[in-house]
Amino acid sequence: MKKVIELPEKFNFKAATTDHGWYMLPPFHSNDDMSALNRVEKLSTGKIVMLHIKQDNAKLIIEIEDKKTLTNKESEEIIRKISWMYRLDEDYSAFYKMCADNKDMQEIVTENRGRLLRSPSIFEDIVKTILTTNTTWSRTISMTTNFVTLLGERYSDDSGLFTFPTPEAVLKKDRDFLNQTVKLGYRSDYIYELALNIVNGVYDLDVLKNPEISTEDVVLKMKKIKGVGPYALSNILMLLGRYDYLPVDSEFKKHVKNKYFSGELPPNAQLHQLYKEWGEYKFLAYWFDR
DNA sequence: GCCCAGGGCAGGA
DNA sequence: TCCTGCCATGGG
Repeated sequence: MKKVIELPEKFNFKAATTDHGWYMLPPFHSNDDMSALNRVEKLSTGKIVMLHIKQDNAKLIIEIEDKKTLTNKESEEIIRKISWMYRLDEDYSAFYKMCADNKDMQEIVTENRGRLLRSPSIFEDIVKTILTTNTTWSRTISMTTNFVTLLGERYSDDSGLFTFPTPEAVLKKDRDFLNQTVKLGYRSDYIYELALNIVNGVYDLDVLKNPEISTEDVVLKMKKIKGVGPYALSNILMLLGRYDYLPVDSEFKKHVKNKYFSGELPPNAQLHQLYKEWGEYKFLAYWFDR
């Protein structure tokens, strides 16, 4: 089955897919030439589908592998999720205007960059963000792969591909399993508690997709999640389309130390003042400055 | 064995 | 608000 989504005027599939590292984390997977992004996805009806996403001029083409036909509701859910993943509703014109005035940011405008791939659900994006903290990227990949393989649902009997686990699936195992078998280390408690609070209705995360909610409200909610500190907060806000907080982590410090401070790192307060001329777009300014 | 990795938490000034 | 010790895993 095939579905088509009309794209905004400015859209660069390869950049939108690969400008952020999420495409390397399962259940995302891709061909070597990056012509398509693939993903196993569980729909709210319980049906599990394989999605192949690619661009054809002004359209996004979705090939859906499925044993049975999809209902209209299921098709709509797929379109809604993919539109969210590629931020098709986001307006980059103000950011592009600022880039046009900056000689180092010209190619952001000419190449239609700025979109950073995100997951269909906030739960998945928060889990993945927590799995990037205090570790290396290669460990993030292996922790995510373990998490998806050991707790997700298999696409088909002969497939090595899985869905991203639901919070309910996390709660079916204990913290020891997350710690020692999935090898999440001390992050296992954070992720278990996150899943628990979602299932118990303490956190209702997907309402935060609503751009009408103020960033301050989102910040207050995110700070309540154990395992989410300043760096993770900034990354989650970015994933929600809010770019005013900088991700001040070791990588950020390494970058600005070399580029702006000739090897001598200033105090923390000063680091948070960087890129402030970019206003609501500080995160993107830093991201594409690297 | 030791050190560190795209941090965060609790405790204490 | 800022600083310190500690957290648990695997790779160099």
